[in-house]
Amino acid sequence: MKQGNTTKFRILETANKLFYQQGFHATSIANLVDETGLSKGNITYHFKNKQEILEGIVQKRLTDIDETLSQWDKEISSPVEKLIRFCEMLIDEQDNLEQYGCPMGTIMGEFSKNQPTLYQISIPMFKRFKTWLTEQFESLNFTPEKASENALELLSRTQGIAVITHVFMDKSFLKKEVFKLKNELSEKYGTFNSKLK
Amino acid sequence: MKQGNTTKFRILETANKLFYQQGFHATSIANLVDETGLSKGNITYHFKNKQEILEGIVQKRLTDIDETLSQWDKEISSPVEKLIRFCEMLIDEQDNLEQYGCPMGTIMGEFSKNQPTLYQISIPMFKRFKTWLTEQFESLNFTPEKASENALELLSRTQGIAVITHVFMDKSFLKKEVFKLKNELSEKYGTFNSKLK
DNA sequence: GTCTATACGCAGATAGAC
DNA sequence: GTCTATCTGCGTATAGAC
Repeated sequence: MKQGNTTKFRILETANKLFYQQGFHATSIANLVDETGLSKGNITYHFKNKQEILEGIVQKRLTDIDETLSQWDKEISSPVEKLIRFCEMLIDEQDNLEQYGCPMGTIMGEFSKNQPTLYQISIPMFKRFKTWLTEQFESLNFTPEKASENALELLSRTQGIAVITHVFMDKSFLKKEVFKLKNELSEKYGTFNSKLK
Repeated sequence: MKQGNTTKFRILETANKLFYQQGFHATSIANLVDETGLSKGNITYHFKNKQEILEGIVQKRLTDIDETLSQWDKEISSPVEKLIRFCEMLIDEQDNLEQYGCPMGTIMGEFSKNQPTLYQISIPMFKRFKTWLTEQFESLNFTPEKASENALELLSRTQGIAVITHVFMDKSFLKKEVFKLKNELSEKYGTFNSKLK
């Protein structure tokens, strides 16, 4: 499935980057032509329209997310530590978040209002995280309903941090908030090891 | 300054609504023509381009925000209660937030990436709230730095709630989170009256 | 598979009559 | 101030040659 160097894959990678950095609407096929060096015709040979490119990107992102999450599942046993690892993702991505916002949040914002189809395509990215976070809270003995609520709340917290960091272009805010959020998690749900980090 | 029924004002109101509900890029001049019943030429007579319309809208929103905030200043004396009133704005707007997201957050998301000029125009809306919230925390005897940090954190929380509510189209999440947020504020900073609400 | 060339529609902006 | 008509550029999508 992973065709590292095929033309199709190159287009997908480039589009993924540009859609994130410039937005979906603001990125034209011409931009993809410039960035890939391919011809316009070649691109439409591989994807019949822009929506198909987006679908390919979402597929790619979904497998990336799945890989990341199962990697964390492998490396980390404690649910609390997993939640904390999730928060640390913001730190890992702080430069991108500051400049371009959350890759999921910003693309959803573009589609949710006026592109129901594209919106539907993008929803699963959010759901992946929601589901995984819910699992962690269930491991902490919350009821399914409460676990799901906590998962959404944590997602909400990180989305808020991403928005403010991006709007005010202020990375230091992100660092402070993630630090506080991690402490809050470890205080609330145990594991004081991570409090000292 | 407030020309209630002039053509210019009508255009502004319509554009404000459509930009919010559909997004700036997705709204065409033709849409404004349909919605206002005016001619294309008439619209461009009052605003020479789309950007000018946006500038007008932001001005309108800024005065609206100012009015709301000074209204709250008049009605409410306790800083904590003011913070709580701010959170309750989410409840007041729950239907819109669910359907269209935060009016500031979503429009900023559209501009921050690829429209530096429009981004600059929109920033003051966020700043208004940040400044006002900071004032409240200063009244609670926080240092200016800490007050500003708390203000951003509260803004961040509400933005996160708005994003998740919109993405998952889930108003009940908003209600739960605002309830918790209000309690958190009153517990942290006093005023247990509001805890009972 | 990859390219060039072209068609088509739409949005934004302009000109000019009333 | 308001309208109709037109121009121009751009973005997507298509057709066809190599």
